[in-house]
Amino acid sequence: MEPDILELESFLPYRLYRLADAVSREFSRIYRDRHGLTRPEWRTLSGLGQRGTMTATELGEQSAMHKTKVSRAVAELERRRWLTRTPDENDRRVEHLALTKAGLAAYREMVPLAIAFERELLGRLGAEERAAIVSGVTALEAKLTPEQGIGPRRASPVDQS
Amino acid sequence: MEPDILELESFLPYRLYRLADAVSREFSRIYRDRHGLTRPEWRTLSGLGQRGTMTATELGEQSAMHKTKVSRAVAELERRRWLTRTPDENDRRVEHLALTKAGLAAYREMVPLAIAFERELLGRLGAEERAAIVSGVTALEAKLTPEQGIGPRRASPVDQS
DNA sequence: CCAAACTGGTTTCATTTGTAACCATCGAAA
DNA sequence: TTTCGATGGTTACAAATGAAACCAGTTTGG
Repeated sequence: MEPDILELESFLPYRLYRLADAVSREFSRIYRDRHGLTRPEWRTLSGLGQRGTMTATELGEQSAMHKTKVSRAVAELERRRWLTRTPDENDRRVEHLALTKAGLAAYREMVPLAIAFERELLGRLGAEERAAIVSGVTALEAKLTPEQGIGPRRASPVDQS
Repeated sequence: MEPDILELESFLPYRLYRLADAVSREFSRIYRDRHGLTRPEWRTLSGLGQRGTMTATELGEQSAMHKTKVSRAVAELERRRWLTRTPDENDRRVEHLALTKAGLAAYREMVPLAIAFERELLGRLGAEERAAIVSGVTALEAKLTPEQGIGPRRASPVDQS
């Protein structure tokens, strides 16, 4: 009953990874070609654009990045003068990050491109397929506990690419 | 109508990537803890175990790896004496790769673990959710052209089940 | 009040990765 | 044949990544 070979092409972890990698690679052109951003930098920009102000830790939680990635991405965006740090009043370890005008401009420029990308991607599918991928991903996300790398988490850092 | 912010948590490329990364990271424990394999090494082992004999190029196509990754993975597995290279009779650029007894043993040991992992993962879902993720992934795979990093270059559409 | 444990964030170092250049061989065309 | 462009595969080098050590500031328990 147990097969003694594994069909890689049908193996969900592999398929999922390959799919995500292909999609992400394709999408990355939008921020890489345009501004030479890395994925962590894009996520940082996107997170701050979305929420306005966040600390590095919050950024890491929201966008599933390891703190070192956040740190480096923030440093780079600061170097570009796309964001500024404001020390917290009460806790001097914490810095509140926010986009500058230039950062916000870049963000605003990219949002429609990102949305168009997603729309185009989903547009290749039929309505049922679209529903399937979305609900399937949602279901699986829900089953992955924080310890397994997804979902909000308080203690103990997660690592993601 | 066009929102001027992007909700990262709902953005499919991000969700897909995060999900795949979490799953893959979890799964990687199986081959990493057990034998200290990297992902490219695991894929190489898996590909050869599945098909018996392949060239480096074929390996790269089957398991969606860049040729440098294949090259390095093959070199490492050869160093472990888990695979051997046999020069092609007609084309001296080509080498046919195959697992040794030791390589095959490691492969055979890991296949049930991989299958159990997948089963457990899908087992967390209900039947409908399971169907949704599988058919959703299948649908999206089918829409990604080879140039975008997925899909058979020659024929034989991506597998289901 | 003070030491220990903890937390936000950065840095160091080794490993992994991607890009491009490279070597050898092959195949087609002149 | 000779030449030239493709192809299989490896290597060199730079950039990205992860783990762990680290620094500074904060909290907690005695």
